[in-house]
Amino acid sequence: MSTTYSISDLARELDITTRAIRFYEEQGLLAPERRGQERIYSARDKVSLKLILRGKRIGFSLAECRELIELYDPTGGNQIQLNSMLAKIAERREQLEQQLLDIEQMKLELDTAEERCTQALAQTISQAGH
Amino acid sequence: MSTTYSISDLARELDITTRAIRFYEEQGLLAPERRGQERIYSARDKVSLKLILRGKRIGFSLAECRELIELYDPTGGNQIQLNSMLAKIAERREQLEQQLLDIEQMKLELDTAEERCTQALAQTISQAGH
DNA sequence: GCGGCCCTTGACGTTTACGTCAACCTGCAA
DNA sequence: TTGCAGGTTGACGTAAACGTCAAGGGCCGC
Repeated sequence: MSTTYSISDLARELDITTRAIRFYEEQGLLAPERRGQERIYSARDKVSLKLILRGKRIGFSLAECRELIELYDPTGGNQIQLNSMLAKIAERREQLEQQLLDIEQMKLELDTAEERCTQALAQTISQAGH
Repeated sequence: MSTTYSISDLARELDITTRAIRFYEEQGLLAPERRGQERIYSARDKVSLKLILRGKRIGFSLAECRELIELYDPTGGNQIQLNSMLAKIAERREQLEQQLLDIEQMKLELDTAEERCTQALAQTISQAGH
């Protein structure tokens, strides 16, 4: 037997609402087991959820996150599907590279912004001294 | 005299719609000059627009982008405001660091996904060979 | 002076990603 | 047995970020 989770277990642990979790399932990002009506989440579901949250942090849409999750198991893939999966992977990689560039640029701008702020602050303080 | 742009100039060059540009202004991210009714964009406006697009690529909201743009000139800042600006800068920096971690993790997952795909593909092809 | 092109301001529609009830079942402790 | 904590579906509301008309003004070449 393996570890399972209730929906509120995951909600607490990952700091999201149960509504969000159900919504992700509605959108096809999750497919937990059921015990009667009740949802039973596996460790793999939890991994998927973490992937979703990670994706969201870097601006991925839920549709993109779903693709990523689907890439997670290439079972039942015919040749065409597998090739399209590889293409999607390459696409995502390019996107990530672009994001790295964007983040580096943002950091530089934060540097100059900080510099100006500290200078303006020094000015303010020296004037207050007079 | 300096270089200026019409709204459609910028729309073409940055590959966005004029509607989007007007919306950003409506949200306080831009404040172009006017010649009568007509909007006249400066080089600085263009920089702001690029910053917006960069921000969006890494998942920033327009509100966050606006903050970044506001950080761009600390003029008219009293001491309290300047300190709050420095705090915001630090906050954004943390966010960027987290995103870097997330991107690295994503890359790793793409690696394993690709590996599985190519293996599944090899399987498919070898079976087709028989 | 008229059609075409670019600009403007509304105003309403749409998609995404949930929030927020309502109404109901269900096991279990008091 | 009752009442509560935690689960369910369903329906409607909402914020963000624009898209999509509609209606009109300004200039320009023919």
